[in-house]
Amino acid sequence: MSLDHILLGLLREPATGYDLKNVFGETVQHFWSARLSQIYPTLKRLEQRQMLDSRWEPSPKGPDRKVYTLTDAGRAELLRWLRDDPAVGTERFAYLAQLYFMDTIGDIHETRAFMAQLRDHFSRWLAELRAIERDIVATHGDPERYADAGFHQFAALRMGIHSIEAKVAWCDETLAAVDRRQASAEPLAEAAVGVGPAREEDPSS
Amino acid sequence: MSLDHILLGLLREPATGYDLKNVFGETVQHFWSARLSQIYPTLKRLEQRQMLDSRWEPSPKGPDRKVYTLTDAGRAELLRWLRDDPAVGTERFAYLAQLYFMDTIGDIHETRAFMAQLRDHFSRWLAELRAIERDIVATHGDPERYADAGFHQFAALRMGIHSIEAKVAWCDETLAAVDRRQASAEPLAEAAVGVGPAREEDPSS
DNA sequence: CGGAACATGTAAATAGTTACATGATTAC
DNA sequence: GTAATCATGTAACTATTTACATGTTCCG
Repeated sequence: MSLDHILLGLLREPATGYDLKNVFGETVQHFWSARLSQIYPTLKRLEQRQMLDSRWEPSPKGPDRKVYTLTDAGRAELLRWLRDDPAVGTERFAYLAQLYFMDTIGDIHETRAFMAQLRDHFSRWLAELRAIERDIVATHGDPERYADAGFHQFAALRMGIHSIEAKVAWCDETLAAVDRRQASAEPLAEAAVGVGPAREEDPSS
Repeated sequence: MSLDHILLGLLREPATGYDLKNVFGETVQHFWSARLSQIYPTLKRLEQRQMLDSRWEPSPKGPDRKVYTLTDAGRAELLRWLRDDPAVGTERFAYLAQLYFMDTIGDIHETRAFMAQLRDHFSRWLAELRAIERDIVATHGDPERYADAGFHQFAALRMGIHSIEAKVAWCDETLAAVDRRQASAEPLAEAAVGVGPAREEDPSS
């Protein structure tokens, strides 16, 4: 049911399905995602339930646009959802499940590569969020003085930054543990080759 | 598709649907959840696809148990999934969506209550994960020396701890910002009543 | 004999993804 | 003309939740 409420929230300003898709590609993307093929039927259903009204408008570029507007019933439903208890406990981390069972592969090098890929992903994501934060502060100044909407949106962004920083730190901790594990498991191999660098790590690349 | 793979991973040891449900109530619960009514049909489907075998066994207590075992095809599918790229980018935070739109309510006190409830939730959850960590270390000793399965499972647990610590810190940061916001918005009200405590906070309860 | 824990499931509704299908306008 | 962006949608499949439905064994 959550996409319903996110669309109601986004429709404080009238918009089309296509507009909303673009919002998902910007601000909202760090806590929710949705495809156009889910957005269109959801808007239609919300209109059938009288949460939304729609009208067709000519587009400055491209075909006609179907513009949706929040009704009083829609606004009431949005407020009801906002006053619900925080919707926690539904988080799912498929990559953690992969890591959890990864000993089945029986090769710690694959675990290392997996964690390095995860770290890379989180670290890019963190850079994106920090760039968004910088832009907001550069444009709107001290967050302490934002209007209500800005204050709440900034707080949501900060959660992303805190949370992903923690994940990068966790990747580093785990990579270090993997490396110590490899170091203590492979000294025989290295002793056998002599004083040269270990083959697996290829320090030149 | 992910519950399929999590069940395959869990079925390194033969088990029944009911057994697996109990595992979800323990170790796996901090990165995935599943109901019995989803587990039973999923096991049946995996058996139809020859990923699992099953046999009926008498139970020491209660009705007969349907025990599932991983087949070679199941093991192969598990390994294929484990070697996939990390499954990232599917995270969804419904409570962040609520916060993001919460200015619509137009009362910062409700935001404060919401954040306090979130903090309480995360802080309990963190205490649980830390208790699990303590138990593991008390029972099995230095994590650096765990066998492969223990090492991977411990790493997954550490991510939960890092991640929820960050969320508690974020709640505190946000609560502090809300309080500063209230303090600067309400000095008039307090001045008007005199030197008594503010009515909204009710310090006695 | 009643309730808790053990044990298995189905049905209906809701939610989400992937693939398919169409067409307009603009910039190159 | 052709590719990109704008714009709307459907169909089929996959995933998940909620509610329903049944029966056993043990403990007090």
